[in-house]
Amino acid sequence: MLTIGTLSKKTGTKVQTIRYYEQIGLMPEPGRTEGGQRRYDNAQLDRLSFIRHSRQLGFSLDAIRELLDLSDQPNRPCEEADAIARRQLKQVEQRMARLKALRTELKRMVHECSGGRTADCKVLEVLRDHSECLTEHDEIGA
Amino acid sequence: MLTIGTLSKKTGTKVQTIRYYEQIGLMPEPGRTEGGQRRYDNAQLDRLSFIRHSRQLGFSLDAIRELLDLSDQPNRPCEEADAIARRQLKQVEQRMARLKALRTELKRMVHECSGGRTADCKVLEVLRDHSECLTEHDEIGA
DNA sequence: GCTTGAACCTCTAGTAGCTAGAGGATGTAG
DNA sequence: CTACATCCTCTAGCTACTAGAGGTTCAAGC
Repeated sequence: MLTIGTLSKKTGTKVQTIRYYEQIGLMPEPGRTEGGQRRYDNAQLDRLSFIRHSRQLGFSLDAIRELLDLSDQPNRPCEEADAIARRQLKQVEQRMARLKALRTELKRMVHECSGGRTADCKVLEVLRDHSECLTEHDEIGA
Repeated sequence: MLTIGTLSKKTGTKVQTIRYYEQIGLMPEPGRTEGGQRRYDNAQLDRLSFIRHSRQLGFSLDAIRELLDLSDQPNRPCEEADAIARRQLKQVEQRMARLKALRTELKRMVHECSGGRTADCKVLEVLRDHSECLTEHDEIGA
């Protein structure tokens, strides 16, 4: 029987976060002591590890919910899990492409700045005038 | 004199977002008609363009606030603006590095999945067992 | 058995950067 | 002068947590 603090240390998840996962139904309600404190077993430790690892790979909580559901049904075809992972891979690749464009633009800005007054600052100038951009970077967000 | 809708179209910013920027003090309070509707001038259009362009380059609203302040003081040395841009560049590079590691791991997962039952699914297996990972990917978040 | 203090509990509110909707007022074209 | 697109304010919601207040429980040491 593990306390929430032990689970926290073993998985590198903050205590509050574990309770949050329970609240949104990602973690099951654990048993309680007479005094009302949560006690976990190894199945729940595994589940939390799964969640954490998936988060580290960038999966959304919704995606993780799907993956956990699939994981609970061993006889279903694994295409769905595969599709979720592919979707995630695609997202990561899109984000990388966008960041690459941003990096190009930022590098250019920084390199052109010669360190005078803000009035002549290339950085600010580029930000003021989008038409100076060489790359497209239309989307906002990570 | 531009309505908020016109400003919205010209900058590709949602009307609600413009009002939000005003609320948090990033955009100045504009003039109003007798009936209370906002009316903007070209200086405000420029400011909003600056904000939007900076957002597209991934700057946080706080960073943009600093950049706008600097932009308003033409005689200060531009080192600060330069530093903000460099900081942003660094962040972008860090995020790229992390995404690269994620991509590697996701690719491996997806390629190893041979399409059987979920019980044998490589995707789920990898998620279950962190020790199978070849790459480090300790941080959560974009 | 009793005390102490770390760890637990619930609840609320805050973070970034918006976005959506309710319910009502205004402005302008025909 | 009417219709209706656009505007107004206000509140609440999104993701994925995180922090803190104020109070209770557990386990170890004496």
